[in-house]
Amino acid sequence: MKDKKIPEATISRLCIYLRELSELAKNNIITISSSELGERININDAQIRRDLGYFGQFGVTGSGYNIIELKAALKKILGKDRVLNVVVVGAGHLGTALMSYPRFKQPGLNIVAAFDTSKEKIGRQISNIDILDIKELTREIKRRKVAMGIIAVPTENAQEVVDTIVEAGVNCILNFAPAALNVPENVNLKSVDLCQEIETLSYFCI
Amino acid sequence: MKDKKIPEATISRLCIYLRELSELAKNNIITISSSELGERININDAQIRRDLGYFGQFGVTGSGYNIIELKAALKKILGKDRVLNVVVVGAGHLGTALMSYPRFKQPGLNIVAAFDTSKEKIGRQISNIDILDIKELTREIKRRKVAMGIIAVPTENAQEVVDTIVEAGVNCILNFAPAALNVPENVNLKSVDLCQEIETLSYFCI
DNA sequence: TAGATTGTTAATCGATTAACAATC
DNA sequence: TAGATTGTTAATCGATTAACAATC
Repeated sequence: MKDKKIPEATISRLCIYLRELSELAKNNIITISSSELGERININDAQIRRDLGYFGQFGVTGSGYNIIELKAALKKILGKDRVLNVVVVGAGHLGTALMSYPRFKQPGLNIVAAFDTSKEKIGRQISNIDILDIKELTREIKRRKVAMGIIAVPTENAQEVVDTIVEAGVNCILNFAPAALNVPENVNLKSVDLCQEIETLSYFCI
Repeated sequence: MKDKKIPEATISRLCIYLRELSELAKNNIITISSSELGERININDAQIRRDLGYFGQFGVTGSGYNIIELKAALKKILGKDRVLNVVVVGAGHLGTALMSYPRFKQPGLNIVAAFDTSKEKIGRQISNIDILDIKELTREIKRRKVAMGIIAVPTENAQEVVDTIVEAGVNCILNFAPAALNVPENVNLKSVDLCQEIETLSYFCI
């Protein structure tokens, strides 16, 4: 983590602010106040000011934030001015779903390749992304200086894949396999378990 | 929400406790203490006792929890003794991925059907689940008394689908479309935005 | 100037964890 | 009985929100 003081929730909200500002920029509005912005996205205005406050001062007392400027500042903060090389491991349904989302293909995220074991898939493309043999994984990560790995393989193979990509130098992993994975201290692992989301929600159904 | 006092995080952890207890039940251990259980799943022992405390007293002072009994109690709490009828709307890659997870097909979740607009998909099955014409959605929800809807359609159709299933009587929705959806007060909507997870994580990559 | 809105401090809220009396 | 562990109260921590002086 870049800075222990900044909550992950703040970063997640910065993404939302940026998206809304991009919408606003399309119209001809110049400035927006934290309360107006907050109303649009259902977030408390003090929350917005506090989130921005972690990174500096971007507003003008009395008139609010310049939309273009704040948008640029947020892009910088979120690292969207740099390009991050990413691999997707597993070209099954979930991997394919991710690669097919238009928003997945944004400047800033460079999807180097997807990897799979299936002979039928290797050599093909999904949404213009090459599917390579998983045997090439380590080599490609090193060659392309990959910084993030997205794990979309079956549960039973997830730990093995994580070990491989960590060994190859990736220290940022988003895992969709419903497995508790072990990684070294310095590796930033986030797991999203879709089935668990369903189980949790089902409690709240009546 | 059943009870405003109980955090969603607690319910999510109860699922984890249940899964671990099921593992433990396979061996021949009779009881387990909150600290032993916590060590296995990396959760503070006081947290476990507090979470259980929301629902009653399940342990024996001095010796811990009876694994079989606690497992049964958690199943009851999480509603796994009842059957919840569920529809999956959208039989694209994400919908297919969900339906293909073995854990998705658990007793307690009855997947009534999947729905799609594509002529090629309608009439087929995915992982033994029938794909029906989305025109049948309202009728099937009413006929089968569906309690939960899982939205895995493209962003642009998500609001329309939500309106339809809410109108048909569903008040518990898990949405995977990256869209901010509007639902009535009484509807329990949880959105999971896979791309946003990636964006947020990418901040923490160096 | 008067009105509006920031940036930040203080207050609140909620969730996690420590501590411990009760007790098996 | 002595040791262990619960259930729960009190303490801590962190995040959200209110309030307001500073100031454009």
